[in-house]
Amino acid sequence: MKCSECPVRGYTIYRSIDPDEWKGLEQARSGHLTFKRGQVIMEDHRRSDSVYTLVKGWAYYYALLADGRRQILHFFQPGDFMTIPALTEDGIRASVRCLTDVAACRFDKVKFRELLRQSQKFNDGLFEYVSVLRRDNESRLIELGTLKAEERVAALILEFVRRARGRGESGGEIEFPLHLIEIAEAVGITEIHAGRVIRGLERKGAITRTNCGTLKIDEAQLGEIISAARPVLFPG
Amino acid sequence: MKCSECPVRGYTIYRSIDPDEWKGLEQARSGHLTFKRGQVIMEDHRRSDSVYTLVKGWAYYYALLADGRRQILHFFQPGDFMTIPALTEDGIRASVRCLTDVAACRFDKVKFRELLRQSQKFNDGLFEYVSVLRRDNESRLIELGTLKAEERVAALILEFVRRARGRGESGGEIEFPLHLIEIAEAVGITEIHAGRVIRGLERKGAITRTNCGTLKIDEAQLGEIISAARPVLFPG
DNA sequence: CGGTAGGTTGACGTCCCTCAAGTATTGTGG
DNA sequence: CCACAATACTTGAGGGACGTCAACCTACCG
Repeated sequence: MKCSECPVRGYTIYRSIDPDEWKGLEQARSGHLTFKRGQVIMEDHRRSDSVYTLVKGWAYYYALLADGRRQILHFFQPGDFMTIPALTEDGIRASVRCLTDVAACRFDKVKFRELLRQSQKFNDGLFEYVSVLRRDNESRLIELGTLKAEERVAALILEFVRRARGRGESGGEIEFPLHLIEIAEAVGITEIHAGRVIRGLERKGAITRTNCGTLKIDEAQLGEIISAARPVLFPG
Repeated sequence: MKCSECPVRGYTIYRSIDPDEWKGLEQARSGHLTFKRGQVIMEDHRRSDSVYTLVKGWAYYYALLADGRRQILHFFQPGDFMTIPALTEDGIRASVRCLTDVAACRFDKVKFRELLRQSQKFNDGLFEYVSVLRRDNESRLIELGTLKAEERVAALILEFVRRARGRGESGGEIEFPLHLIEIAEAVGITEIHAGRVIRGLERKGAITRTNCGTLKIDEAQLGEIISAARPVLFPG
């Protein structure tokens, strides 16, 4: 398939490149791959020879500690660029793993960088994406530093609502393929406590789980829960 | 004073610009200011018309919550660029405050951006600095998500040791102007608990406080404390 | 039908917070 | 130089949030 006809091209970091630049992108492309849920796409994103765009499904970016615990740093959704230090090589050792079955586009890292260097619009797209990640990181840092478990989980869910809205979806009912363990590893609690928190939110009526990975959201109630952090996390 | 003769020029994001570009930088400069300890340099870095380089002293970048609590996101040291979203305008509402008496260089944001757009090396310097901040953010996210209070404090101190080494200092004894409240707000605990943790480290002999804002470090012992997180936070 | 992965619940322990009272240490005006 | 206040730090007691361990339940898949 042509990159210029890709269903997620409008959400990628290369969405606004010039029409004649699509060809170079297709030449840098080294495969259209699928992965199963739970599969690891990259073991150490700094050492990968490839860079990836997520086409379908969800994935997450996480760090592994010596004692086996993990910290999830970011969730990827279709259109997201999954190889963050594609330019700089620096950063921590972190891996990318599939939350659902995934389709992804793989590019050669060297050729991809070459394109970046040649295209101003491409470069701007990457810079904007890195800025979004930085903003997201800072918000998560504030959440982990100041909020309690229930508030952090509420903030995590509301972040997904925001992103669903950004893709033109409703927000009242969102796709939510996370299991308890991924919620736990994202907000820094144990799986069991994550279960208690989710169940607590459910009993309050703030969320409703359906059996197929979707979540009905009472946005007002979730907003109430994180009201202490609201002015900073969702600036006007 | 000329920017090209500034004592901290070697640590700034514009350290590798071409000799003829220093003049433009000086034209963008709108003042060499001093601030007292505790003073706020910027209330909302997104809305500031100026950008700042820290010349002398320490400062920190923090977010304020609705209930009055604060989360410190980053500590600035001489040479650091203190206005992170100088290009993008996005991000959360965060402020910059002086940890010690401070000397800083102020530039006009619009002119500064103009320089950025014109100079490839300047742009590279900013990109590298943003990457370092992203890396730092990710490390802190992992720390807050997975480590206990004592481990987080140890990691914070070791980060300062690392940065002191980067500036060519010894590392065995570092400048450390943080009070308990800033330690607390950086690692997400209360001031009182921060006091207990620091005192605990002192009793173990891992650190020794002197009365004038310096700290003697037993690096091996601090390293032992955060050994669970070592492989990921300090990649080989 | 049994196996496995994911989720739920309870009891109990640890880590950290809260409140309150106290002790240095620093700063300030006389 | 001292008196006094303000700031920073210390310590203890009690409670709440979250972790740990173990048992159990449920849904799914071969």
